[in-house]
Amino acid sequence: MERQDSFLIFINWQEVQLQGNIDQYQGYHQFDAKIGNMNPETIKVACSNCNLRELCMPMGLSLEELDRLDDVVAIRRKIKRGTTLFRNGEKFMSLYAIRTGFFKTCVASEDGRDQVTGFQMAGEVIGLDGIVNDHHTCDAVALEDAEVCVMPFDRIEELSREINSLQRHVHKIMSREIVREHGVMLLLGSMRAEERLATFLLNLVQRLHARGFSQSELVLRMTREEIGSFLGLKLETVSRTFSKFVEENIVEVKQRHVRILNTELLRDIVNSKACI
Amino acid sequence: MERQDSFLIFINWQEVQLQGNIDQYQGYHQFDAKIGNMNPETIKVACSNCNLRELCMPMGLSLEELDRLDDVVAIRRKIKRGTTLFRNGEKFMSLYAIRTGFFKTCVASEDGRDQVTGFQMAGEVIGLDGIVNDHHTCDAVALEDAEVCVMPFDRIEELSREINSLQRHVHKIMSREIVREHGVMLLLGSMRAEERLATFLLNLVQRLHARGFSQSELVLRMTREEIGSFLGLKLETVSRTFSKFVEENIVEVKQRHVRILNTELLRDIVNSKACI
DNA sequence: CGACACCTTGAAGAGGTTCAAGAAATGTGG
DNA sequence: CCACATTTCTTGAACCTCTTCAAGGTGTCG
Repeated sequence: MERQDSFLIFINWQEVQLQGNIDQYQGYHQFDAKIGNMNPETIKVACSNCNLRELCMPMGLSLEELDRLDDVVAIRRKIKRGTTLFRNGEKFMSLYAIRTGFFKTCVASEDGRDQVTGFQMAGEVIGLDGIVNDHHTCDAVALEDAEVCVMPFDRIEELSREINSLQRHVHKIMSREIVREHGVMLLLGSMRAEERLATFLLNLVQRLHARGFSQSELVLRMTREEIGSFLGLKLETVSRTFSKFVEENIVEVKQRHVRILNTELLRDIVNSKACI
Repeated sequence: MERQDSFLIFINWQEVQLQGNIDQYQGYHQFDAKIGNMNPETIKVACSNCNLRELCMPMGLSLEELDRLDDVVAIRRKIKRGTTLFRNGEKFMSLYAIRTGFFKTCVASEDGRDQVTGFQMAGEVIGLDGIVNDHHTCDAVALEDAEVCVMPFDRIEELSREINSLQRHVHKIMSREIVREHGVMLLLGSMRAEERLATFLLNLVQRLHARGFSQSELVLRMTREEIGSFLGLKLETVSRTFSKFVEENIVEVKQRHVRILNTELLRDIVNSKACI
């Protein structure tokens, strides 16, 4: 399998542009084999020839700038399924660009309440919560074996002082997260169970599609309980709502395998308030 | 009334430090008179002698850096109650530091659903949502006559390339907003009505206290409906929950005037899950 | 193959919403 | 400055959605 630098992906909450051939990016783990294993835990790598570069790094860099970017991503780190990349309270040092795998982030209140604040996949950046107080305020848990690029934040700041497009990019990543969370607040604050689950499925499949996966099929990496936590519902309600969608021939569900049979109907459910 | 630069306020979601005397900052509008009115709409000003500087700008700047900072805040702008500072879809140009007044920000979905995403007061910065797509994705509405410092974002980026502490500050402001929204997601996703309202009141009064207002008394600048939208409740539920708090002698409520009689009980309500 | 985690489904119950009516405050114009 | 219109707030009663509790089923992994 060859790496092709011809594919460019711009990820947007609302809008997805696909250019070039990304068919070869179809599995989460296939890159790992190519890296070799000088060190089982951490591997020195370069952004400049990474297929995901266009997802997590700014475009239009000069060769010289790209070269300097390679210094930012000092190392990679592998995270086994079920373990944490970082944890609430830990010192903040780096942002992490997900290379492979799937994460959830969750916050907890003092009294043990738990809230999944998001699910993150390849090309997305996590750790932004740690900047403000120099320690992380949420947990990042790998929902499958994963690999991340470790980007020490002081290096990012240093370099983004010199490379304007990197600076702008960092700002955009943070702003995008703010806007994403606005969307979640809208969901949690005003939607009913079916609308929440429909929104969730459409969002997941859209992001997966932007990464070369199917528009209609997906494998959930999280449990019903984790979905429920994210959507502000109990796991039973999530399960029941899935069943209802199945009955209405909107989706097929076999455990964590979901096939969307009717995207339009899902969209209608999300926008149901408009009909009233 | 003299301006005193001796008061320093660090605002934190969890933690508030107060240093020095801030008693003189007791009214929203009192500064206006001093500015004069060369122009009713926009007034040229300087950060370097602004009382709110420590709230919205980084600390420990040299005199020369402070001087350059004055160039960032090109102008001020007054916003009449009920009008918008910016609106969903408008081109993003600037961040705004609130000088006086009180705002709400809200997002709307295509189908006309509405969600208040936050309430902002003096010293807080709004507009961060606009960075990612170069246009705003929410409305900012003044809930009382307000004045903001307009900070053109390209100027901020330019200057934060040269002043490290400003760069760090901008990052912190964005990260703080992300963490704040995590808290709101926790609230919306896992709390019951009483817990939500209690959390809301404690948060408001804490922020007001950090600005020199009472620890126990506050005037709500928003309607029950706006509170409800923010908390994911209907206005009737907000009203009923207020009434319940009154019955239990936790607060006194006269329309928008609220006096907290028992902060501990409010805290207990928030942490009620711990008792189970 | 058995233990464990995860998922589904049912029935009862609680919390919040909806609809409705009236009261209180606020703003407006004469 | 008062009267009227409008907005905002409160409260009640019926209803509905989601939760809770419970039991059984399915899948997975050592």
